[in-house]
Amino acid sequence: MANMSSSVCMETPHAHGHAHGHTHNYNPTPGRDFPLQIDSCVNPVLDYSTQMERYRSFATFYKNSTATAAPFPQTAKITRIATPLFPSARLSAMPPWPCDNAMLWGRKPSAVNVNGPHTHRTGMSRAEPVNMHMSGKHIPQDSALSMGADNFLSPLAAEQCRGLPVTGADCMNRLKCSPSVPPGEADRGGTFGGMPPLGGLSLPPGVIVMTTLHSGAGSSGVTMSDSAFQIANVAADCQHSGSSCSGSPAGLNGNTNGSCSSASSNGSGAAKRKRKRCGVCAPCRRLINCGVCSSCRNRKTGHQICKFRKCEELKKKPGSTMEVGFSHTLTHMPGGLLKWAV
DNA sequence: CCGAACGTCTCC
DNA sequence: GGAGACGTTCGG
Repeated sequence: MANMSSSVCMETPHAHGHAHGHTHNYNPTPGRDFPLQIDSCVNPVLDYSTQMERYRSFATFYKNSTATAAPFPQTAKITRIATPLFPSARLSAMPPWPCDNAMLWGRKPSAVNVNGPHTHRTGMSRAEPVNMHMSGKHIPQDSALSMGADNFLSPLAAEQCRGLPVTGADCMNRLKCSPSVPPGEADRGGTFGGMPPLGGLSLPPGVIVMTTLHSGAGSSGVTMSDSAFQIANVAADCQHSGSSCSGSPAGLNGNTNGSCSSASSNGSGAAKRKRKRCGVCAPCRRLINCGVCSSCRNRKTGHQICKFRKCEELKKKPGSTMEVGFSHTLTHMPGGLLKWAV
């Protein structure tokens, strides 16, 4: 299943629930059980509220479960907590764009190494729009329901985008509205302005269309999706930084910190430096803490991020990440496409 | 200064 | 290997 369909939400939550045997509490809402989840994207607030409600039901379930005589197995907890949150992402909790994106974007954009210290960009980093009006310090993660609609990366179509006032989050939408944005401006915004809309489907920022050179061997489609995000960010980074990393996936290491320095993970003295969240993996995009994992429960003493928000890259040992096996080449193609040559 | 979170160590 | 604790780093 190594295709990119997950990026455009071609699957209904309804079908998902039936096709895979496991049950969750997804109740298709009239008007939402649409062949394309684009429908739910048009009404992100409704979606978000629904999912938050479900999330809380899981928390309640957990409490009740632990209160009873039979302990709730950790694996079962994880399955129950993580899976229903992303009904469309049965693999590795990777939410398809853009449907679940609303509640998944990370907390502190500045702590994400997507763009690192490069501040000369006139636009904003991929995660920034979500938190534009959300200090994070003052909005408890578990009260994310208080987020306004502008905290969603509303995947409006180009026509819907046009004419809207451009607030923090809307800025990213505007970037996706290539017809009204000069290519140069879009590029400065941190995404691929030259990227044409895909048959009316607006792609999430950072998602690129890759040509078929990647066989998918050794990587699932989900991984490909994640890679796409990372590739895009690296490319954007190099684009605005003018550095010489030329989209080299070595920069995909969680250590990049927006730079293409080679001293990040070589086991020398610099290896002691803290790595940063990649900002693009599913856990990084998750917005809320689960509240029930050990990290959440031991927030005060543990000093650890929620397990479901722990960056996939940071879980790996430094140096064991993607610099190995990434001898590929990113090639800019006409029309803003990128070719992922192996 | 403070909160968040990564790294590392210890314990089980 | 996971949990927990704590030192440390980082950003606001």
